[in-house]
Amino acid sequence: MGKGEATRERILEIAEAAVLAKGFGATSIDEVIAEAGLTKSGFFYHFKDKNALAREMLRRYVKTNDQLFDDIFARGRQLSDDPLQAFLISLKLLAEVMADLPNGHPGCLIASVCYQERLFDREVRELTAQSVRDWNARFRHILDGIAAVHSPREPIDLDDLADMMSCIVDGAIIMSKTLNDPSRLERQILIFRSCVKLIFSAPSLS
Amino acid sequence: MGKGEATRERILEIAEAAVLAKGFGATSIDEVIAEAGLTKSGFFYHFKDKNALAREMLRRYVKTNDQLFDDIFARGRQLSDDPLQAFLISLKLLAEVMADLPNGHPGCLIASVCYQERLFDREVRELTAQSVRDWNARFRHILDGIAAVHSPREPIDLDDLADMMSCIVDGAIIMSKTLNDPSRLERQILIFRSCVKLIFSAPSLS
DNA sequence: GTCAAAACCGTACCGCAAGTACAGTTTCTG
DNA sequence: CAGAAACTGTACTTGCGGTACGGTTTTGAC
Repeated sequence: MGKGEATRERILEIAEAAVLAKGFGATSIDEVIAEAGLTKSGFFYHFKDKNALAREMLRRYVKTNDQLFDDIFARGRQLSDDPLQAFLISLKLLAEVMADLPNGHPGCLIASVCYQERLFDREVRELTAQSVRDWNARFRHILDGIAAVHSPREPIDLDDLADMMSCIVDGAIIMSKTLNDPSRLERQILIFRSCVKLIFSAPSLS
Repeated sequence: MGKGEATRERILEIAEAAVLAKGFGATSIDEVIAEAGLTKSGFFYHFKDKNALAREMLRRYVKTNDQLFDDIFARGRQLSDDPLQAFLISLKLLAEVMADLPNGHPGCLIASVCYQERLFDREVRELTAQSVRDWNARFRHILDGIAAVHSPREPIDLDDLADMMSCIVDGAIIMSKTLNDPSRLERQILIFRSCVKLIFSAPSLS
């Protein structure tokens, strides 16, 4: 990693924390560069404007998250051959990871962008939309695998159930931040897990 | 309603739409007063600063929403004596109301504040937290009524299930805005409804 | 070691938005 | 008609995003 790349990473990390804490509009370039220890000229050498910063922040955020999900759902599949059990295990793991965050989840950048849309150009908004679609497709794929083995009670739309995952997480992050209670996120993931369990467990068993 | 009060209302309505569309920080007083047809002096006559505007916007928003929920859940109880059926009916009604919004849900002010917290003073943040607590208590109360008649399958924490309602709605609003697909909100409410139905319906029946 | 490119620094500047100050004017209401 | 409420107008301060541009240091390839 060259020196320039390292500086870019440092800027992105500082900016992400600031943006999640107080929003994109309220995050000044001045304070970011002060913390990063460089000048305004240095900043604009790396990012042509604030929108470029937002784009790179998003790319970084989505990539990190995708990796986390790859890991967690791969681990679930390792631990059980049954797709339902594997998913339930992964959700438990996810809940644990979220519970272990020292200061609670810092916030979802996609949600942050969502409530500041006019500040961003079309490319940034398309990036957020695509990442949400990717997430939904990921969960949908997992649910397909489950539904092939366990037929769901109640006629449930698997697309909607896949969407529900992201909705719960985003909503729970907001609640945990608003109430200053990090445990809400973990608990919401676990109750979603209970719902999945209920939906796909045969009524005759248990 | 005096003339001053009418002006305040007009400012609040314009500001709310702008804030939900592009965030609090990106909403300039200049554009609000331009749309409202008054001068800067006029604005500061009504609100001492932007924080005062935020406070009143929130109060207005929470009040409107509380009224909507009062109506919908009262209607549910009118239509069925069974608390579970009443709740399921109300959720259906809520989904319909959300589906009927012409341009989709404009956004949740509480979520908006959540992602811009440093911009607001403690009073504003406490207002959002209290309104979330009130909502959760409302749903918890409804669930208590249901659980008294129908014992839940699976050991489910009713506090968490009550929280889930707000989480789903907030999360679904974000998804519908990000994907520019208003129907997601309606569908998420309905799938939450299915989950509630599953949780409280006796395993022997159906 | 050389030399060019990469990675910055310094300074000066523009335009916009929040907010202050305060005097003056219109509009409503008793 | 008087006084309060609801504004208008002007001028100013501060902070931020962004531009322009010339100068300086650091780095890595040869």
